[in-house]
Amino acid sequence: MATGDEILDRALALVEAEGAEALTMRRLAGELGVATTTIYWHVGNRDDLVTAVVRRHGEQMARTPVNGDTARDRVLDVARLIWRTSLEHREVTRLAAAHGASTLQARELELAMARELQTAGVVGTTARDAMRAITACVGGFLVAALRTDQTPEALRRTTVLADLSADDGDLDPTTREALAEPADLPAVFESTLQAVVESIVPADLSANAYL
Amino acid sequence: MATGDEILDRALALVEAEGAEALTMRRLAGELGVATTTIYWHVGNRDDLVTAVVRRHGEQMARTPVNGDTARDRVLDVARLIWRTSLEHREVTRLAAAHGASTLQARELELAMARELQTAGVVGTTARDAMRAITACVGGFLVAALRTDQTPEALRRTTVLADLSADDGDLDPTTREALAEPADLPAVFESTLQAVVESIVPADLSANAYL
DNA sequence: TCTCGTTCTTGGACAGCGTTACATGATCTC
DNA sequence: GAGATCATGTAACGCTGTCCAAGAACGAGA
Repeated sequence: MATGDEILDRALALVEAEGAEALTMRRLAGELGVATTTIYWHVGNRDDLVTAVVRRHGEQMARTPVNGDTARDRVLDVARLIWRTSLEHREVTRLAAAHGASTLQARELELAMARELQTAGVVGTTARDAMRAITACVGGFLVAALRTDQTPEALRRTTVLADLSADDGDLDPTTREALAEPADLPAVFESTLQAVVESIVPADLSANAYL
Repeated sequence: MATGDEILDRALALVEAEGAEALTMRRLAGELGVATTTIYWHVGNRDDLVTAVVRRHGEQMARTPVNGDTARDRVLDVARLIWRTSLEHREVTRLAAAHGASTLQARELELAMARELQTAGVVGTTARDAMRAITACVGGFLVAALRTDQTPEALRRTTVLADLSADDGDLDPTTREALAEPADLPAVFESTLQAVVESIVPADLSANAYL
């Protein structure tokens, strides 16, 4: 009756619809009209369940084609793809993050990045380190972005820093004011990403005035 | 008998000694030789408890002085400080991350960064965006670093990617091999951080050959 | 057709979690 | 000494993941 695939599909739908916290064994079982133990039989542990859900989602995520003319642009595009799709499916992303399985979510996409790095001439341990750097940054910005929409007002970065900087006479008033307002995170992400990728895959030097 | 401060101290010690998961209301109460409700009376919610613990730890964290000759070096040093102390107290960091309170943990240090950025001539919204960029990167690398030492073997990035890339004929064999081995994360962090800070606070141009 | 063995499902329990209503004791103030 | 405030304890509620033992479905062999 309830195959493993059906369970995973339902679990994924549940997470997307009602958030990562809604994925409990009992809730999912109720959704399927089945006893909780059935899930254990088909999928296993809750850890196993989450892992499988994230992996399945990751496979679906990697369907989008990569754009860009130069290899460098294509590396950038893969990073943007991870960023964008992770935000579009933020509940799954949150689930993966809480489970320490973000790598699994972006599995195929990270591999796509390795391929693009290769055509850009970056291979071996350099490619691995480049991938780590880029994905770490993307992950960091994702954490920041996802944190914002569920942190209570009092713990927000803006209020936390506003409170603190108010007492600080050394700080420029315009800076103090700016710290109390949220940043345009996508824009900051874009420029930071550019800087990081630039340091790994320099832009075509022929377009550069120095030479 | 049990003041709020004592409770927080004990909670912090518990987290550092036995991990973020050990911080349960009952466990902490037992540690203090007191009923769980006492904690509620003094500190409040579990959310309140965690928040207070992280904040307290953040204050202790900010005691370290900042080094560096140029303003740019000092910005770099604050970032390294966040990185290093967060890793030294990784259980608290993990607790803060799970609670979405990482900002709170690095509260004072982020403010220190804002001051250093100011002496480097970066103020206002530019300073805010710079801070966001740097802290997002530091946070991303921290997540990556902390993930490694508690993710089960099967979910590690190395194995996950090794499995996947094995089937990929397009990929250079040296790259495939490199992906199966862990990166030197501190080194990758350092070079990425340099690139990000460089894009915000350029190195002193007088030391540059172009001019 | 009856039966055996495997596959699948179930109900009910256990221990742990955060949280709360309520009762009790201690301490201080008038 | 009476009353109010502070501090702590008892016992429960509802939720979580997990597991055990028992039963139901089903396919194949006698």
